[in-house]
Amino acid sequence: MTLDLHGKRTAPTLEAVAAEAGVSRSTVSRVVNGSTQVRPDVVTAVTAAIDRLNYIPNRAARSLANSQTMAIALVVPEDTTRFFGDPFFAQIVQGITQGLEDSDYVLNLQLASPSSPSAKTIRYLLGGNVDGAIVVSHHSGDDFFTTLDATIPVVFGGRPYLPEQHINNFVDVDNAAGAEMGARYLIEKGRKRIATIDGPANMQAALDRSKGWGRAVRAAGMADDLRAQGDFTMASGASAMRSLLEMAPDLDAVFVASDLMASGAISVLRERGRSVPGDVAIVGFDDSSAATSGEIGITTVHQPSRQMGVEMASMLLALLRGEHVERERIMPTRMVIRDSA
Amino acid sequence: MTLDLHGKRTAPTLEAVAAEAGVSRSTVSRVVNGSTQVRPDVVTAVTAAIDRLNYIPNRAARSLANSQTMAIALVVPEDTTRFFGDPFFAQIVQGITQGLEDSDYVLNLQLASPSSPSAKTIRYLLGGNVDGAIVVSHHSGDDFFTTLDATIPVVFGGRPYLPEQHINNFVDVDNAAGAEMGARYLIEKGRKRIATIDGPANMQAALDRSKGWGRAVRAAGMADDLRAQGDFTMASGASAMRSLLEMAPDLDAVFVASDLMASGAISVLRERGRSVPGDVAIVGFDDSSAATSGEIGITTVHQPSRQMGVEMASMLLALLRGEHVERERIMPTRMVIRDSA
DNA sequence: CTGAAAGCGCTTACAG
DNA sequence: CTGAAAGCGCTTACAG
Repeated sequence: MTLDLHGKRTAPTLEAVAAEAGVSRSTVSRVVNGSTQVRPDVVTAVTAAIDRLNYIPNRAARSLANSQTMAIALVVPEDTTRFFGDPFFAQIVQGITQGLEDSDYVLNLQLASPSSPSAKTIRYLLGGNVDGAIVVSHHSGDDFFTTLDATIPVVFGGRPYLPEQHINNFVDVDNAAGAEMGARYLIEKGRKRIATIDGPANMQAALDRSKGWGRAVRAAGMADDLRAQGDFTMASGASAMRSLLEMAPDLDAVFVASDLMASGAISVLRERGRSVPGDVAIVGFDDSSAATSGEIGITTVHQPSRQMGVEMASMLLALLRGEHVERERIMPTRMVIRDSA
Repeated sequence: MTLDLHGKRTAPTLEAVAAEAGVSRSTVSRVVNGSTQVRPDVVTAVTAAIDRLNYIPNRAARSLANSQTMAIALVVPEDTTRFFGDPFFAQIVQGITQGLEDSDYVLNLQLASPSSPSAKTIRYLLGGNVDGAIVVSHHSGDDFFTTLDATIPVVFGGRPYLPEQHINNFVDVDNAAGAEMGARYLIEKGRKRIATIDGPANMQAALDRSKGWGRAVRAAGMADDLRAQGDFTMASGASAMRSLLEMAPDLDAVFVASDLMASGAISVLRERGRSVPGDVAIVGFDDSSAATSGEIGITTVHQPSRQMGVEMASMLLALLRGEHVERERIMPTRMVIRDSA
């Protein structure tokens, strides 16, 4: 850290390194960028100068010169409470971080409001601050992401709820098939009156899971009218369970579209003196830590959340390299049997 | 979005807006930056041109010209699991976000490893990508933050564990006093054998809370040797409780340095058939959602986490404005009585 | 109130 | 393998 005439901190520039090493700026730039076209002893000399001066390239200058920021935005259109409240996100973030680890990109998290991003966030994403974006938890009614997608490469975590005609990249599981498997598991266990707790209707994954449940119960000749609406929070799972109990006191099973909602549902059931799985069997979705942190382990449809994060990162990295990638990457689900069903 | 000769996307520049509006780049720059020195009708014309072209200033160019990035880093030296696992962080982030809302700054979250940030993170923070930083959950043995502090304004969430001589800004509560209050509450309830579960020894807050507990029990003429080490995770709270039970089967109260650890401790107690608070009373710290999400509400020492986030943001903003700010801002704690003690 | 011009710190053809 | 020079898209004294 050197001081300028006015005593303010001044970071060393390429120029300074060049002077220190006795070469041109071009040469310093080449060694900084790992060019192989530089004489080994010059590389050594420049590297030494860089170390001596503690030089770190100015990223703004670099970005301006080659229009690359080496930053990726993770956009999550959810408020802080839900983002932190659902362990599902933790796993996704962990995966993305891991997938970016060996790259030169840094991850910038942008929490946006669920309805649509703030003007600030929009300017940030469109103003050349990031080279690409990963959007997790997309809700319908937000066409900003269509614009974003037209501006920089973006990959979605979960099939986005967007007009059909628009093409975008995403990583997902087959939510309908997964849900169908979950519901069928309940059927095979001999349950006769199977309800479901849906996720928010403006999310594709929620819709698909609901559809899968419906398919399974209808195939078994049961009614598909026992549904209550949640929003993927624990509290919503609890209140959905309450209305379900009111609608159909005789229900003996519920397929719940997320583990977090399932844990809310279970606590209501116990409050009401219904045993789980004795009186009511519960199957969740996600296999997040919410499935194992309660009193009773939740039987659930596992999706490989961490791995999905890794895939999102690798897909975006490929896009950024200009490679051709498959538009969608669908990961497998499987049943994880615990105590609730 | 316009296309250049090669069909690549090309964002409109200041230059283009100037041409469209029939003025100079200087003038466009002035209206973009809200200068009052521009004739009203010119402002109107330029604004119209901006809208027509959908112009968004290139941030790299802007940063390079005035060496301001309008970005702030939130550095959390914790792995993803702990960051997402402890609701305390959610509140802090919420507060910081709120505190930054009306500013022009965006928040970039950087998860760093607890030991010391990766080379990538370091380059990011030092490479002129952010104007300032907020560091939450600082551990000792990491002198990088001293360097960082010398480079850009930083405020710490919680008094950092750094060499005395180094001056830094932070927002905190009086952890020792808070813990003392918590332990004293137990004493006043008539408890005779009071243990504690500490946080990690490389964090200042953990040390201070431990100290506060010690002060209270010694003042009551009790031994201050009943302590077990945790690391602020739920699992560590559980295992600390197990060793405590082994050390002193006759203990009748525990002051736990965080609610999350307290919930781990409580589950062990119940497993072992000890009633809470009947057999063993528990007082936690934080008053995070971990205190209310379990079977039994945790009596705890409340710290205003969200508000602390707000204060961190406002302190940093003041620093960024070049204003003089008090070095430390200490927030109040208070007892919140629930069921566990 | 407005414009011409220099400069921010890099990268990258182009020559040699 | 290396350097001189132009250019990336802004801001900001300086003149007028």
